[in-house]
Amino acid sequence: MTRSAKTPTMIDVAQRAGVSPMTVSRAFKRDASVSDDTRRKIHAAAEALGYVFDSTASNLRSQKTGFLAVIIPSLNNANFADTVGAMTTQLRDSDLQILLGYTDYDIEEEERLVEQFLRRRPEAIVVTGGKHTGRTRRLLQNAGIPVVETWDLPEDPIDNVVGFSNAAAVGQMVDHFVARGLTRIGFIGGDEASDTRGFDRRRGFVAAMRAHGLTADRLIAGGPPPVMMREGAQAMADMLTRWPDVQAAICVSDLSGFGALTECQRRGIAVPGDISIGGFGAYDISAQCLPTLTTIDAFSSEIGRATGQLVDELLRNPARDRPAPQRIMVHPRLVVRGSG
Amino acid sequence: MTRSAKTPTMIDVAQRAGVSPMTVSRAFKRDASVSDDTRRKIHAAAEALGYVFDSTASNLRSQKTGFLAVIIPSLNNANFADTVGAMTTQLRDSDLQILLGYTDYDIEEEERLVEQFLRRRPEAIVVTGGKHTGRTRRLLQNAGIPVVETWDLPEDPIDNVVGFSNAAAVGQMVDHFVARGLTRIGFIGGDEASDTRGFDRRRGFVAAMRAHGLTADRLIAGGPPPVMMREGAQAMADMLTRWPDVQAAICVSDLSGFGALTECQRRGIAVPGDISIGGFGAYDISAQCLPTLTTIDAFSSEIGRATGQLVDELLRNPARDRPAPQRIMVHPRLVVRGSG
DNA sequence: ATGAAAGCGCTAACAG
DNA sequence: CTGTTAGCGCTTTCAT
Repeated sequence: MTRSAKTPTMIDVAQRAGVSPMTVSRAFKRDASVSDDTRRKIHAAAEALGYVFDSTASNLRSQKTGFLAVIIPSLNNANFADTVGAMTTQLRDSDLQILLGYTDYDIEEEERLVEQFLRRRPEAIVVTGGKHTGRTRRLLQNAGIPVVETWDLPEDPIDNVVGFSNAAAVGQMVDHFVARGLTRIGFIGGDEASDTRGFDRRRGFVAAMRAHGLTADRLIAGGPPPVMMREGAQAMADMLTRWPDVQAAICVSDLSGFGALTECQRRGIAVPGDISIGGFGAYDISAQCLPTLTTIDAFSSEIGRATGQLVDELLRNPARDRPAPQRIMVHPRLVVRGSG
Repeated sequence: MTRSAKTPTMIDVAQRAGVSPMTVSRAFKRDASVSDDTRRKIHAAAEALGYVFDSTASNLRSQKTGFLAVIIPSLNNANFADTVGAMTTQLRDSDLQILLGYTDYDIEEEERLVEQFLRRRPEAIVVTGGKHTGRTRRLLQNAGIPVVETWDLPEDPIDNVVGFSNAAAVGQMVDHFVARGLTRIGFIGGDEASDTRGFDRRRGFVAAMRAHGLTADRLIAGGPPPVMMREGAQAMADMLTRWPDVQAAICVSDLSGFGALTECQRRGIAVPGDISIGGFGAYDISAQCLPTLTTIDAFSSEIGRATGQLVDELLRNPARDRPAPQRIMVHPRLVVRGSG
């Protein structure tokens, strides 16, 4: 093999198999019409040469990349991981590959990512949340591909939506605690600025409390997102200092909820005897800790599955005759457990 | 705009800016030599047309994709998320984009992913662990790009390695418990088959116990990976049934360790009074739970940072004169906390 | 600092 | 079922 320096191309495979490059191309597609015999011969030649199909050329010529761009706030978050996992599963038989990026809860970083990703010519793009920079909106609107906003219900969606109302979900939990006779209820969240879902949960808390005629001023801001276990513990400490009479704490996530729980335990405060605690997200830990944590299951996987299905359907139609933007609702469910 | 149907190309931008396409191309590169005035004019034209640079064409012509393929076992794992996060940070100023995939701890799935990813012509590829299918090894060896195996110290590396000995790390913890006078120590892990790092940790446990002249037969297999909180709790229940005299349990991860801890607490078994527990990975929860969990910090972030740096250095040199494969060691550290 | 020509490796479109 | 021709949108290379 004198030409061993260069990576082999379809032409090399074609020569070796004694067919035209076009036939080799067909042999590497699923549905294309090539005789079984020819296909075998071609694959043998490819294997012998160590040929690896070159998507970059295919992408350019066919104007299809097979990329689905997906942007989430954080890699290290079981909820978003579940969403992406379910999306992957749902898309297993389509030939889309996920191009995953994360923003660290920063919409400027989201803008950078969206711009980078669009250069790769994905066939659709999935973003988390409904709040974006103006430039991000413009880029997405003009991209000419399906866009899906998830984990939220934006008032003015860019295109499709698969989500739920974070505010309403927390409302369910307020109702639950109130039904149990608790009135002095606080909320533990992050700084409102960048984590819009966290902010919506806080809004929902305030709205629901007011609807019950209760004061909604027991609010602790635990710093920039993500508010994790440590921040939840610190926030609970602050809560107990400022409002020693608090009867229940609703936390922006199960992680902060668990932190709050441990802080109570360190102080000998009984949960749920002295204080009830609620979380958000149905993370593993909420089912495992002692006591188990009352939470809201937002059905992260269902969001991913529905998004995958929607994308798949949209891409079956040519861009011309795609249906009107969809708005798919997921319905979070309160899961009452040991913590109140 | 009569041609609004089509996505604008560099030619459109060039016409509008009154320059040649080549100049537009240069204006979109960082270092290229274009006069400030021309560059401004071109960017204005691009913005006006809604032009978005097309990487697919650039990739083909320049034979560079800017992709770094990264394969991890699971998205939903804080350790791997930290590694990827640190890698991203380290590579921020290079112009590499991570193409992330996960295998669900299945080396057959890894093979599928490697093959898919290589078609995208990444400039380097990072995999987790040192055990692969034969075909995966062959594909990686012939890919003609730098390969990095991480989170392990394979005996026969494919190319570069950034990792540590999982066995030796667990040995440290055995030594620690033995130094505290404990002798009846058990190990909680997963089924050995697919999670090779978990298997290595178990091997390390057995070897270290034997080195101390202790029996190493208190082994619980908690099912296929990942062994999470629930499985850890179940495994501890099994352990207590089969070996009620056990003095310490070393768990394959902090998640299973936390599960084991809660199981003890549900049964009124004092930790560390009656039984000591150790985890692995320095997950957030190990620092937050009550008691805090003794663990091993494998420095996930450092693995990512070092890998990113290595890839960056390797890609600076043309393929011809790259240095010999590197073997970079990370040194896990025992973190003694409240659980024993 | 800018331009002209050629072509990266594959596949759409058409032909047979 | 298989082949031919042309070209996707950029960038390499060589000029100027």
